[in-house]
Amino acid sequence: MFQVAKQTKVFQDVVDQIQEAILDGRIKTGELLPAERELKEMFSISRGTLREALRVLEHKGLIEIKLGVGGGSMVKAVDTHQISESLGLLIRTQKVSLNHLAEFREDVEGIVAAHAADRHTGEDIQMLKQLLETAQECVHEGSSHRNLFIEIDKKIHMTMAEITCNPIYISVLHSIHDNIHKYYDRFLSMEQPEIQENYQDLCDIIQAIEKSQAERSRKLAQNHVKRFNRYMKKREEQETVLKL
Amino acid sequence: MFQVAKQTKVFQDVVDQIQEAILDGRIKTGELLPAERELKEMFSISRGTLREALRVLEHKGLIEIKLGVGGGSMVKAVDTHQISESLGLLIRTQKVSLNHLAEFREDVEGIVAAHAADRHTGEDIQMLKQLLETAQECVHEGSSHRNLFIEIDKKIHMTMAEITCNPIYISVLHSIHDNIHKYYDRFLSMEQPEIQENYQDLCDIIQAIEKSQAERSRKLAQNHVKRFNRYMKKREEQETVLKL
DNA sequence: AAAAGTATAATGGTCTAACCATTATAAACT
DNA sequence: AGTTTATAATGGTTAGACCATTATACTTTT
Repeated sequence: MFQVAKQTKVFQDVVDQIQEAILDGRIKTGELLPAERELKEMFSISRGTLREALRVLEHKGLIEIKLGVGGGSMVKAVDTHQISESLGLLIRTQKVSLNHLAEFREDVEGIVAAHAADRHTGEDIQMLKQLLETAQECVHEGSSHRNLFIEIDKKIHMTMAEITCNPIYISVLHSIHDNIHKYYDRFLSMEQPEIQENYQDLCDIIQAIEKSQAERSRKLAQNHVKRFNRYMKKREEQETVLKL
Repeated sequence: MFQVAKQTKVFQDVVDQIQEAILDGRIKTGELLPAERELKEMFSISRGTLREALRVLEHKGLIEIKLGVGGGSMVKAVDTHQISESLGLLIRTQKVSLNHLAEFREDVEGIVAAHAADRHTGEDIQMLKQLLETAQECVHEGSSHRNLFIEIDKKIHMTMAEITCNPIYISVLHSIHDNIHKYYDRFLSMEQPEIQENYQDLCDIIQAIEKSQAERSRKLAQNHVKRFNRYMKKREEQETVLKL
């Protein structure tokens, strides 16, 4: 019947007011909010309370606070950083296992590859092939370039996400990579043969995308990620055995 | 070569320390942090600085702050609220459109249905069929029960997510629903025929799941969501026309 | 004139110490 | 036994001061 009554907390009211001003476009990206000592007068509150509000806005990704002369609270363009962080927290706290994360990644990478097959431009393919070349160099250099190869691999996947033109995929894939990379150092063993295998995977995927074969791209991308996950599980099991 | 040097900001250090304590399980869900006046002594900082840190932790969804005797900062179970909020911000700042969200939902619901087809138990099917019965009643009652039908629809989808046994799908689907429901009120027109159509969709999906037809389940779920999205786009266009 | 160093002032960051507001619990009063 | 009232613990807020950082303007040196 009724709405929840107005927040009694002063700082929350300030958060809401500033947030609305930003979202309504009354303050634009790149602009500075008034200095704290001015703002506190405008709201008729103490500086401490104001700062609690600014902290929250900063954490929401709406403003960026800088020190010194010319510093202050600058309105920021919202990006996917908060989602990644929140998803990361959820994964660390909600008993999300490596298997859960790996499965999710297989599915998402598959979809991303399929959409990329449908929507790529010539430029996109060119960029992917350029990344492939760099990856190939790593293969020849052998296991010493393992970390570089992993980095290129990640870039190729992120590029495919960008080809989808859907920011949600970019953000979600970003979160997955952020969180799965924590496992790589512990579990991912990759020597020359594995790197070679993976390089071939990437070649096949990009070829399928270039030919606009959506379903084939999806399958290939899924299997590629599955291979990664198999490496990790194998290593995980080995560690378990060693502990016994 | 080197790591980024330690944070100079005191409050950030406090945020990190408390967060790690929570994530490591040194403080468990439901437990209370020491009172502010104690904590401030433990960290050797002022209360204002401590409170900035607590505000951030609260916004991260890690603690909940309550007033009065027996109140304080209680460690909370992280849920999907923060993700939904961040996604909501992205949508409001035009970084994500209804189309982006709709496409993502189609894909995710498809995957969820496919996994559900592979993993369901007898109990799962029973629960889904029970929800179907309630939905059927709404169909007969007609458009007056539109909101109830939408609610049941959501419950059926969430149940399928739970059948996957992968908490990531549950969280992601939750966030999608949270945000897409804001559009329903504005754009979703559903009269008896549409409700009837959607009810039939749900029957088909659940039947496919019961028969463990993963690929068919995926396609059906995708098309079901596509239908919802079509309704909304149609209504959106009508509104645009009216404005001219 | 150019470069380097230095002072200035604006801005956020932190501290101290007090008081206000809320609320569970215990005490006092029917 | 039930109701009311005081108590004290806790977060919420205020005020005013000082510290730390940094862009800018100024001064000095080369």
